[in-house]
Amino acid sequence: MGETVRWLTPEEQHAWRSFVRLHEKLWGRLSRLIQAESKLSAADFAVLVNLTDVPEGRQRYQDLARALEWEKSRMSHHIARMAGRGLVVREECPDDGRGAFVVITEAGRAAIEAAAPLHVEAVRELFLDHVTPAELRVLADISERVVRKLDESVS
Amino acid sequence: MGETVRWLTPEEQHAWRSFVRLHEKLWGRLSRLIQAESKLSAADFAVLVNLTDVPEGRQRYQDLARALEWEKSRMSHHIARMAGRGLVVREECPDDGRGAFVVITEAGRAAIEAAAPLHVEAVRELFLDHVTPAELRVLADISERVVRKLDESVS
DNA sequence: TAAACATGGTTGACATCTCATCGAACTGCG
DNA sequence: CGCAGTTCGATGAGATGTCAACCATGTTTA
Repeated sequence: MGETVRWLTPEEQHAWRSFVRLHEKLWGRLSRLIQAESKLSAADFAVLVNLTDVPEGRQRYQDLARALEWEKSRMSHHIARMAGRGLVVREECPDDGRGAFVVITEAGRAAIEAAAPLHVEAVRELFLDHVTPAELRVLADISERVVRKLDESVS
Repeated sequence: MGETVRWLTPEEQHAWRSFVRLHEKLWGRLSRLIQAESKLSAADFAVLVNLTDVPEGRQRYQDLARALEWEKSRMSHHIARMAGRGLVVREECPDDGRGAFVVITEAGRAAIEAAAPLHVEAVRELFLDHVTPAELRVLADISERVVRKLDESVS
């Protein structure tokens, strides 16, 4: 109690508000587009993208959860559903009896490859087309730095 | 069919990926923090912020939905729940027999005022502290421009 | 080695969101 | 007026996400 709050300056206030609105609108629009035009939800898409980035398309639940900033239970439920649709399989981990891998299947790769062009087009139309290369560099810098900080303070 | 896709350049690819990861991590973290420390979910918070921005804390469902990029049914469900907790009330619209207003209550204002310092502190620690004023200006510019474009293309 | 603790993932109950559909009220046009 | 089309919000069913246990395995410590 009695803590003094470091309130936001008008500039900070303004920037943060704008950024939040960008977030709300851009992600709302984008995930509805993806969902409507492919048979993947935004969540499916995020999982599959992560798996294609990783050797053999195989990753531990834990690591995937950390990368996406998901609860482990959400991961568990979601992977079970995706496995049911044949997009991924669950695989036991020989080194650690508790652990398990998520592995992307051929169908999973096919699904994301089918969705990709659409997704790219949407990203362009909704976002990239309205941003200059210089701005994009600034944005990338900010993003990397903040993500690094967030990862450090795993708390 | 046969459409050629404008794929992303490596720079675009990189920037977009970083931005997406920022989104995933920052919002994941932030909404868990808000939820944990106040009795408001991120969704509640967004609604209340919008209502405090608007004259008399009163806004049409439709307008609120548009501002947050929510489905109208989500709005309906969510407002019903918030009304149940006394944060807002539903009010008939005299001009349009179908329509209705959402109005923030005293309890709603109290709730968001209680949550605000905490939220501000989190926003600082997780984001603002790692971004320079110049970068912040660029970010605000980008955000405003893209939001404007998104609003124009209501499709 | 055995007891305590930590970790990785699962489960079930419940909250929340989406989708399709509805009914009531407005709008436009013959 | 009278009908067709549209808009606003509500509703219910099913998909998805969260929270709080839980179990099985690993790890530490005495």
